[in-house]
Amino acid sequence: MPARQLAANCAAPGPIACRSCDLNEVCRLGGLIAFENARTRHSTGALRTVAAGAALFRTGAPANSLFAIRQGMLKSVHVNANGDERVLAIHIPGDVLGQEAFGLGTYASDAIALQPAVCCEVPLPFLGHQSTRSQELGMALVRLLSRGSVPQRHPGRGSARERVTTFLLDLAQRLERRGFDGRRFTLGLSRQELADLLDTRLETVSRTVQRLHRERAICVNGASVQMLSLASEPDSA
Amino acid sequence: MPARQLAANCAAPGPIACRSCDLNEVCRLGGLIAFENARTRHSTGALRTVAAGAALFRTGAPANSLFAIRQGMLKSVHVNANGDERVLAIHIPGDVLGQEAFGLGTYASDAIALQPAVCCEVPLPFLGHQSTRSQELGMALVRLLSRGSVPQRHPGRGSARERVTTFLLDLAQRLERRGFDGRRFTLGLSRQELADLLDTRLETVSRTVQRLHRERAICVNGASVQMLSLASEPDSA
DNA sequence: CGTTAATTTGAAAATTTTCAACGTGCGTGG
DNA sequence: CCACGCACGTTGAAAATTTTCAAATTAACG
Repeated sequence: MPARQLAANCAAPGPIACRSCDLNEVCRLGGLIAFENARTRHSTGALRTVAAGAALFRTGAPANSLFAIRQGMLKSVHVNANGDERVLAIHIPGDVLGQEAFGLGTYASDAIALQPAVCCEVPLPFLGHQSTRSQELGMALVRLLSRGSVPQRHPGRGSARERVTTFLLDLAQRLERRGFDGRRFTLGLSRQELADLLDTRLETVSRTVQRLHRERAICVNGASVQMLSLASEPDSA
Repeated sequence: MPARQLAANCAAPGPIACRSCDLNEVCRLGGLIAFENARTRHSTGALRTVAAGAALFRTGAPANSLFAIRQGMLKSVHVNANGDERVLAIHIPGDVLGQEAFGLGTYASDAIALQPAVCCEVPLPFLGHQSTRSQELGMALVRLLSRGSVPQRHPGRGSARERVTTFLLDLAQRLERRGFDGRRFTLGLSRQELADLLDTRLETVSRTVQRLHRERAICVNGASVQMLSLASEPDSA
């Protein structure tokens, strides 16, 4: 088995625990999680498997479902008329995708699996129907969507070095919050995709990553990353 | 009267029509708009006046209300520990602010008026109460928040020139959608703020803007901008 | 193993940043 | 009323960073 695939499991060693998922509350109030324990992680919702490189959904497609990532990582991308893609964000287990569905009726970006991924699919009609019954579900939905509209700073800010460190620190932090190891993980992204996300060139990303490696701030081996002494640097350096 | 203030009126010549506001549906279903016509634009909701440079709300403050901009422009900013600010976005009449309120309970950024502004304030408890009565209001709220969670590309992408043109074209388009003149408007932002938003330096912004002026793509006079032949340039140039 | 894709590295070109100076408009106070 | 200071914008030139183009190296996969 190739080293990269193996390492990929560091980021998603198994299905995320439902309790760490952003959709948890909505699922529960909607009556979707019948049972889950440490031994048997079942979901009563529909599961959808996505092969690496395949799309969970595409821009403009009728949006009928909300998704939560159960396993694997996905990227949100815009593909412009010329065919080149712009990575908007990457998503880890526990993240919710397709939140724009309610307002737009169609998805607003492509969601592409970076590794073999498994997503929980919650049909919108189901949510609509359930929320007529449960006042609480409606409010949970509002809270979920509200959290999604927090004005964010884009990772593509500052010097190339700042962009890379900010990205890595952010990813590490997010993984930790989901119960994964934030100090040792695998980048599901190629240098090109990373460059795209950070709004720079793949050569620049490569150089910057290598430099951080030389400085022993991180330990990189292809896609696998180990955080050693990486600290955010707001202005200095 | 200084020229800049005068020109500022181009962007917000008067209160926006409620029908062009993102909050319109929610207001209506909540029973807030008793009457509005071309002659008398009244709102039954509470109005809040914000002086230029003053804050509508601050990061971390308890979030009790949702706001819609009625007149004037505001910026969302993050202020870091060092005290320097990062402009996240600018908002024009009809935009809704404070959507993160439901999920977080506190505001996630500072909202600062760029000009004297008037905002409609809708208390969250009111919305909560009303939505227990109206199924429709709850759904409208979900749709509003859903539209706010569309994955966006940041304006600070590509070359300095692309950033400036993208920003101007986007702003023009948004103004048009709200019923204002997108071909002639006033930048509520200083060069510094613009540089901050576009993730570059004020000198670079100044040079780029002047260059577009020389090329007759736009006609700039301080803060007032007239779009002449500005077109988006995805890759070339 | 050999072939192909991905990554790393080098060096010149281009862009952006930095540092500094200059100009303008506006309010203040002589 | 006018000089002055101040904030803001513009402009210039050197320094720094990033991009580009090219080649070399490494990893992936049949």
